[in-house]
Amino acid sequence: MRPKLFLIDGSSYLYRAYYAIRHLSNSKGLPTNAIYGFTQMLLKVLKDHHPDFLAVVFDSKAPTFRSEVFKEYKANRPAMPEGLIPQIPYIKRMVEGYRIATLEMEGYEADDLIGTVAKALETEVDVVVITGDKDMLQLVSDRIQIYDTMKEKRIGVEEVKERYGVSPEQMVEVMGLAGDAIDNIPGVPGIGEKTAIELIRAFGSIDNLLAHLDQIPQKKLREKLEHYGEWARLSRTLATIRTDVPLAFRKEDFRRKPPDVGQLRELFKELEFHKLLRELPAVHPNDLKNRHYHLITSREAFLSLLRDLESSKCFAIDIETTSPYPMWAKPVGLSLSFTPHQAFYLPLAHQQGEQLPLAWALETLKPLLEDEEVKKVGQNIKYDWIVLKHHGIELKGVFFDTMIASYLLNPTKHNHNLSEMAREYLDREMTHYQEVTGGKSVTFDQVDLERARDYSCADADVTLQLFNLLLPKLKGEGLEPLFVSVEMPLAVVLAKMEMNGVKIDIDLLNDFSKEIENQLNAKMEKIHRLAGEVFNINSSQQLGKILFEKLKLPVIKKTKTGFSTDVEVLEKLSLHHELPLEILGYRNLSKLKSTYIDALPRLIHPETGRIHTSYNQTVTATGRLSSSDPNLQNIPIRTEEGNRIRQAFIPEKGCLIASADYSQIELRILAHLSRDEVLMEAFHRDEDVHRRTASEIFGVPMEQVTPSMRREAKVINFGIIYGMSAYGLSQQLGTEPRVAQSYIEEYFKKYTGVQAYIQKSLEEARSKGFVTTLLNRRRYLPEINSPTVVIRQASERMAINTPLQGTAADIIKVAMIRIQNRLEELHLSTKMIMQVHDELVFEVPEQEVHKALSMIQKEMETVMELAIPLKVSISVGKNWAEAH
DNA sequence: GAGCCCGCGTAC
DNA sequence: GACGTACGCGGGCTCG
Repeated sequence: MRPKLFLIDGSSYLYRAYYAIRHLSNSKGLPTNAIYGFTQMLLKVLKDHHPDFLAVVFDSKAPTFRSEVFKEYKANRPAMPEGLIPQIPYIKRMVEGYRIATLEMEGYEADDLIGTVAKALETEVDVVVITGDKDMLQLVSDRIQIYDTMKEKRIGVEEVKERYGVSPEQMVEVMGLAGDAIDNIPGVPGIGEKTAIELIRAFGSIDNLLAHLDQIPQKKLREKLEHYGEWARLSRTLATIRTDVPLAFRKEDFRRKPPDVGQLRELFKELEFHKLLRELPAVHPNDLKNRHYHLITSREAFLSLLRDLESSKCFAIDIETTSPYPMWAKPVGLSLSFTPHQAFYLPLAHQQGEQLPLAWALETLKPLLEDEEVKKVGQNIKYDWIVLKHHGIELKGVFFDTMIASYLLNPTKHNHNLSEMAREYLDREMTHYQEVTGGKSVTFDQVDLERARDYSCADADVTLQLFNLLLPKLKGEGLEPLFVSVEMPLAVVLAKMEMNGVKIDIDLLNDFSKEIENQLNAKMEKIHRLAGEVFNINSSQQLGKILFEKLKLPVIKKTKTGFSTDVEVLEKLSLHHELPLEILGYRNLSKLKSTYIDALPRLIHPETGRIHTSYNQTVTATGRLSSSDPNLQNIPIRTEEGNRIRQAFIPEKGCLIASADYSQIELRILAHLSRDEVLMEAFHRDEDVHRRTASEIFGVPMEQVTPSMRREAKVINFGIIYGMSAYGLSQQLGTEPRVAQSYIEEYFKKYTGVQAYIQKSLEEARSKGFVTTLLNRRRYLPEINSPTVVIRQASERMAINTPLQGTAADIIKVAMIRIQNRLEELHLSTKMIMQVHDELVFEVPEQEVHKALSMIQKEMETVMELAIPLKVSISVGKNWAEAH
C-alpha cells in the first residue's frame, strides 16, 4: 500500500461550505457557517480516509498570471459575499490548529499549486484532490484521483472517459473550445460542451482540429472555428492547470501531525462550537501516546533536524543545565520544538549515554541560533540567552517569551512558570524538575537520557503550544505593542546587563566586615549586661520577653505573634530605658553585615571577578523590574555605613562609574497624566517641586518656605503618589489625623487637576476592573468594588499608585533599550550595569565619558514626548558612592 | 535538614 | 486597619 496524500482545494470549499450551511453566528455577531462547514468537511476527510499526508491549498489574494494573459479572466465573478470575508482568518486558524499544512502563493491559484504538488509527488504517493471544481479533472492519472466530498465519489481515469468520452489530458482541449462561463473563459462562441467533446474525440486536440478544418462538413461550425481559432488556443492556456509553479516543498512538509488541542479549544470557545469543543479531547493532553519526543544522538538525525528547524522559521528552545544561575550554568542538553506535541532532545554533557560531542554540536547549531530570520520562542529566554552567550553563541531572533506574555496578561499572578501555565491553558500536568533529578544534590547531567528527553521535550513542546495560545491573547488585550516593542527587546538588554555585572572591591568589604564585627561584639556585651542575661538579640521573640516581661517596659503595639519590637517601638521605649537604643544600633549594623557586607563577596563570579545580579521582568504588580541574587536595588544610601558599602561598587581599571537618574519622575508623570496646571507650571519652570507644594498649601511665597515646611510638603507629595489617607499621612508627619486631613484638603484645593485625575482613575478602575499605564500595561484590581472598606481602600490606593509607578517603569525600560542600541551603534565600550527603578548605572571608559554621558542624558530625557519635560541628572565618580 | 512564614529593614 | 512596589536576613515553626 502506497501512502496517501490528500490535497484540499480550500478556496473552492470556502464557498461550498458558506452556501451549504444555513446562517450561523456566535454571540458577538461573527458569522460562522463557513467555518463550521469547512471544519466538518475536514474532520470527515480525516475520519474516513486517514491520509498520511495532507495540505489545504488557497488561492492567491493578488491577481494571478491568468489575468495578465487575459484581463477579462474571472472578470464577471461576483465579489466575495460579505458574510464570508471575516470567516477566512478563522478557517486558516482552524486548519493551523489541526496542524495541517497550508499552501498559498502570490500570483497562483490553488489549482496550480495542487497541480504542481500532485504531479511532483505522484511517483511516491497516491494523490487525492478534494475539490468541487471540474477544471481539476485534467490532473487525473493512474495515481491522481479527484474526490468530491459532497457527492462522496472518486473520479479516476476510467470515470473521466466514461463521463466525457475523452482522456483527462484532453479535458483542457474540450474547455478550450467550450469555454467556462464561471471563470469567464471565452472558448469558441456557439460551441458548447457537447460539440467540443465530439470534436476532440474526432480530432484529439485543438491544434489538430484547426489544421484539418476542411474535414468539417457543417459550414457554420467551420466558419466559427476559422474565426475563433486563436480564442480556443488562449482559452486552453487559461484552463490549463500549471504543474511547474516555483514552489519549494518536500513530501515531509505535509505529513499528518497531531492536532494542537489547546489552540483548537480556544478557537472553538470563541466561535461557540460547543459540539466540536466536546469532541475535542479525543486526544487527551496528558496522554503520552499523543507525544512524539525524540532523542537525537546521531549526526545524521541532528543534521536532518537542523534542516527542519531552518525551514520551520520559528521554534521553541529550552536548555538544560547544571545551575539555576545562568552565569554559573553549564549546558547539559537542549530541546527544540517546531510542531506541537513533537520535540527533540539533544543530550550534550550527560555523564552517561551515547551523545554528540558538546563543542561540535554547539558549533553546528551556532548559525541557526544566530540567524535573525529564524524566530526563537522560549520560557524565560533571558536565561537561555545568557547560557548560550557564555558559551560563545549570541542568540538572535528572540521573538517570544511565554513567561513575559503571561506576565503582561496578568502581572499580579504569583507564578509564571511552565507548570502553572500548562495547567491553566493546556489542562496538562507537567513533571517537576525535582522529580526528574530525584533530589536537590543531583544535577541534570546525572539524569539518564530517556528521562531527560521526556522532561526537556515537554518543556519545549509546552512552550511552543503556549506561544500559539498566548500571542492571540496579547493581541486581543492590546498588549502586543508593549510586548513587541518594549518587553521582548528589554529581555535581551537585561541579559547583556546581567552579563556585564559590576565589579566589587572585596578587600574594602572584608575590612569593613571585621570592623563591624568588632563593633557588634562590643554592643552585644553591653546589651547582655543591660538585659542582665545572655540572649539572642536577633530573635524578636526573645527580645520581646526581655523588654516587656523582664524589664516591664510599656507595650506600644503587638504583632500577630507577640510583641512588636520595630524601630518605632524601640524609639519610644528609649525614653524609658537605655537598652532599646543599643538594640537599634546593634540591629542596624547586624543588618548591614549579614545582608550586604558579608553577602556580596560570596556572589562574585570566579571567571569575571564581578557580581551578576538577576533582573526579574515578571515579578512586580506595576511593571517595575526587581533584582535578586543579590538585590542591587536596596543597597543602603542614606547612612554613613551605606555610603561605605556603595564605595565597594567600583569600575574596571581605566573606567569610571556614572549614575543617571530621573528627577521626580513619578510627580512629573502625575503632572502629565492629570494635566494639572500648577504642577505642570512647576516642572516647566524647573522649580523645586516640594518647595512649590509647600508654598501652595501653607499659602506663603516660595522664598518664605522654611525647611520644615518643605519637609512636610515632600511627605505630602509622596503621599499623593501612594494614594494616601489622612491617617497614613498623620503617622508619617507625626501629627494629628485632623491636621493631616486639613493639609490634604488644602492640597486638592490648589491642585484641582490632580484631584479630578484621581477621581477619574478611580471611576475607570471601578467600571473596568483594571488600571493601565501610558504604554497600556494593565493591572487588574478585582477588589476595587469590595463591600469591605479596608479591602476596597487598599485597591483604591493601588489604582492611584500603579499608573504612576508603572508609567515610570515604562519610560525607563524604553530608555534602556534605546541606550543599549545607541551604545552598540556608536561602538562605545560603555556598559550599562545596574537599574534602580529611576536610576541607571554605567561603567564608562575615561576617554568615553563625555560622548557616552551626553548620549545617555539625551536618550533618557527625550524618550517620550510628555506634557512636561523629563529631567535627568548625571554624575560620575570612582565608585557608586561618589557617582551620586 | 528542607521549606515556609514572620518580623524586620533596606531601596525607589 | 490605616502609604505604593520590591528582596532577603535570622529566628522559629512544621514536616518527614
